[in-house]
Order: sequence, then C-alpha cells, then structure tokens
Amino acid sequence: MTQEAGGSATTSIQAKVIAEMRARIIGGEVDPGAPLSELALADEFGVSRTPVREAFKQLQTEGLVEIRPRVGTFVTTPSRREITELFEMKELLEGAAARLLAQRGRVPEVDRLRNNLREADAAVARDDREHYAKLVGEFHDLLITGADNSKLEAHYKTLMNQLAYPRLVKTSLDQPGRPLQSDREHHLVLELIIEKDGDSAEQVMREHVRASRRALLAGLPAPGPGPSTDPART
Amino acid sequence: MTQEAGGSATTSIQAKVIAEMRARIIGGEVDPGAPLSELALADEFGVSRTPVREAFKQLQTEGLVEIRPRVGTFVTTPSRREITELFEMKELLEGAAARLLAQRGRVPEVDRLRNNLREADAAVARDDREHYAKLVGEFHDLLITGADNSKLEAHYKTLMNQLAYPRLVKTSLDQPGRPLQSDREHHLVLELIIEKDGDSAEQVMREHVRASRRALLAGLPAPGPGPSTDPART
DNA sequence: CACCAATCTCTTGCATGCAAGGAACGTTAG
DNA sequence: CTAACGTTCCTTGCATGCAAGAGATTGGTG
Repeated sequence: MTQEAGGSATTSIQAKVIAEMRARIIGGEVDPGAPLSELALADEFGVSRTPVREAFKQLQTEGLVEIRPRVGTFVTTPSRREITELFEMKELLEGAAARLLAQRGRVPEVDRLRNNLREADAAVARDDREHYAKLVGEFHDLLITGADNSKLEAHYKTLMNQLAYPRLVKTSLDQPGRPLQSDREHHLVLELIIEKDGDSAEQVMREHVRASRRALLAGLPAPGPGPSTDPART
Repeated sequence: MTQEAGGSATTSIQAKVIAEMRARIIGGEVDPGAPLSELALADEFGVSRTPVREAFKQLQTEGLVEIRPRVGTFVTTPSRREITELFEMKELLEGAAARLLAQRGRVPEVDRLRNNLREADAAVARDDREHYAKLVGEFHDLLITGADNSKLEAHYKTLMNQLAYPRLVKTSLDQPGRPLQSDREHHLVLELIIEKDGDSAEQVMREHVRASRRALLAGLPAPGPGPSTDPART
C-alpha cells in the first residue's frame, strides 16, 4: 500500500505529511505513546489541520498511530505481546518469500542478494555494524521483492512499520557474535534459494527470524517501550 | 484492524460511513471500477463531505477503493494477477492459522469448529448452499481467531475484504460436488488440529485453499471484472 | 488532610467555503 | 467527415469556523 512513496510528482501536501510522520515514528524521533497534536503539526508544516488529520487517518490504518476519539492521536506502543505477534507474522511472510523466490529460479533479485551478501561479509569483517544493519534491511527487502507478490510486499511493509524495525535491528546486532551468525544464516538461505530448495529455504529463513528475534529481545531492557509510560490508560 | 466493528456506541458518523461503504463494496452492491462521489454519498448519508472523505482515505488503505487525486475515488478492481496474489496470501495465512491452532491444543475455538462442521454437514446433506456458504465463512474465521494472533487476524481481514470474499464463495460452491469436497477437507483439517499435528494441518489447509481457488476460477467467466474497464492504467 | 465535584480549557469531529486541476464536450478548422 | 482545440463544468484538495466531548485543574467539603 501507499505506493506513492515512489516519487510521485503529485506529492499532495498530505502525502508529504504522511511520509514525514511515518519517518519520524519509524525512526524513533517521537516517543511511543507521545501525543500528536493536529494543530501543532499543522503549524509546523505550515498547513491547515485538514491534511494532518487525513494523514493521521491513514497512519492509523497502517498501525502507526492510535486515534482516540475526542481525545487525541498517539504514537502506538506495541505491547510485548504485539511484538511477539508481529515477529510471528514476520517469520511467516519472510519464510514464504524465501520459498517463493526459490521457486522462481534465477531472477535479478538473486544476483542482488548475492551482491548484498558480498558487501555484508566485508561489513561484518570490519565490524561496521551501522552499515551491516543497513544491508540486513536491504537483504530482507530484496527477499520480499523477489517473491514477486505485491500483496505480500504491502503487508510486509506495514508489518515492518509497526515494528519500527530499523530501530530494532541495531539493538539485536549489538549482541556479541550476532552479526556474524546473522550473516551466516543469510548465506545459508541464499544457497538454498539458488538450489531451488523452497522447503528448506523457508525452514531456514523462519529459523533465522526466530534467532534474530531472540537476539533482539535479549538486547531489550525489561518491558522495553511498554505501556509503563502511560499509566493513565484505562 | 478497525476494531470499531465491535459495536462501539461512539459510532462516530464516519465510522458508520466506513462500515456501510465497506459492506456495499464487499457485498458487490457497487460495481468494481465504479466512481464514488464524495458529494453524492454525503447527501445520501445526510452528512458533509468531510466524514465521507475520511472514510475513503481509510478504505483506500484497506485496499477497497482507489483515490486518484483531483479525479475521483473508485472501487478497486483486482486484476487477475492480484486475485492470484491474494489467494497466495490467503493460503499462507490460513495455513499458518491451522498450524498455530493445532499448537494451542484444546481451546474453545476447536469446539466451535466442531459445531460448525456438524451444522455444515447438515447443510450439505440438504444441499442448502446459501447456509453452507455462511458456515464456510465462519469456519475460516474461527480458524483465524483460534490462531490467537491479532496481527494475523487483522491482515487476514483486509485480505478478505479485498477479495470481496462473500461474493466469491457462492460462485465456487456452485461447482458440482464442491460443497461436499469442501466439507470433507474441513473435517480433515480439524482432525489434524485436534491431533495437534500442526505440520499436516498446515499442509492440508493450504491444499484446501488451493482447491477452493480452483473451484472459484472454474466458476468465473473469462476475465471477470478485469481491468478492461480501465485501460488507462500505466 | 483526603476526597469529591463542578468548571474550564484544550482536544478533536464535522460543516462549509474557496480555488485548482481534470475530463468531457462542443466548436471550429482542415 | 475527422481531428484538434478551447472552454466549461465537475471533481477533489485545502483552509477555516463552530460545537461537543474528554480531561485536568481548582475549589469546596467531610
């Protein structure tokens, strides 16, 4: 969804607001649970409340904000449980993508994945976690794109948005030894894809997601961004 | 998503509009590709354009309508390819749900599935396709609910909405012998779930989805509501 | 001192007005 | 008769005004 990201020159003013807000939330510039004032944002962007309002509406459907009627709009704070659910979905979709890509055979994405891993190896070797994190994101995106199913891709994107994934990846990669293991797992998955072994590719990919989830949770403090910040709820 | 369906007494006016529009689109009351005028609907509902507009925004994110800026809002017409993709996703999600439900063991949903099949058997026996179609929908919904993953449920619902599934089920069940076979497949899946054989349950469920898809496509005319109405795209 | 209540302000929900951009249509030239 | 052009109308995008509801604050009371 929201495929307009592809540089549509239309760029209605609200499209900009949506993009900007999404970036801020995913990037962690605004704290989870924080209230988002229509008026404040409208002023900041130099527009009226209307486009901001419509942006909120869409972001809500994407699961990034929560609109409490007559109260306000807040950045969603995924509960521990929701994070688990999101990872369950991530495992499901990425596993399926690996299988589908394997079935497709030799497609451009496979080569791009190979190149990605080449770069990733180098990044790991020199312990450049920042760059590696970026490459990890790219790897997973390529996998999804390679599955060649636009619906899968759309659902995956909302999923990642809700996880605020870019923020999380770094945490998990800060676990000692995790980057190297992650890189190895990526290699294994790609090998299986090239061998057209869809079943195994899915299996391994799913296991990889579970491993990354474990690494992530290990790196998080107690309840993380839990609802503790907002005891007033309910 | 859009959990407001749960009879929130708030029922902001736009929530009603969203619900009504969604029902119409899914129910096939409005033709795919048909334009939806903000003004006309606003008049019909006796409200201003604003809530209608916001409803469109959400329905777009749900994939039910397409807003072409400065042109109009139209009911989306899934292409043949998109339908394939949607079924691929359906297979994926329902398969996963079967597996998850099997892993959960004895939960209330299992009993409700059993009751559902009892009723379904009777409906098939007396060739009550209408009622059976309803039970089929319920069966799949129970399966998803039983997976106990709110994200899975949310994504599944948008999927079904985009497929306008209720409309399609009847078509597929009009294939001779399909109801009986469908019922048998449901029984098999439930058996495997009760036996806690998650792997097999997923396998069989996926096969069941593929079978239902074949039955459906066999019942559809040539390109159906294809994009023929709209050659201007891309 | 604690607790309850009423008010008061700030928030969003909806209605409406205005302008810009497309699309369709009628007209005119070839 | 066909095709290209200009114009008109209709569409949505955005700005703004108003009112209702929720929450916080403050005053009063037990």
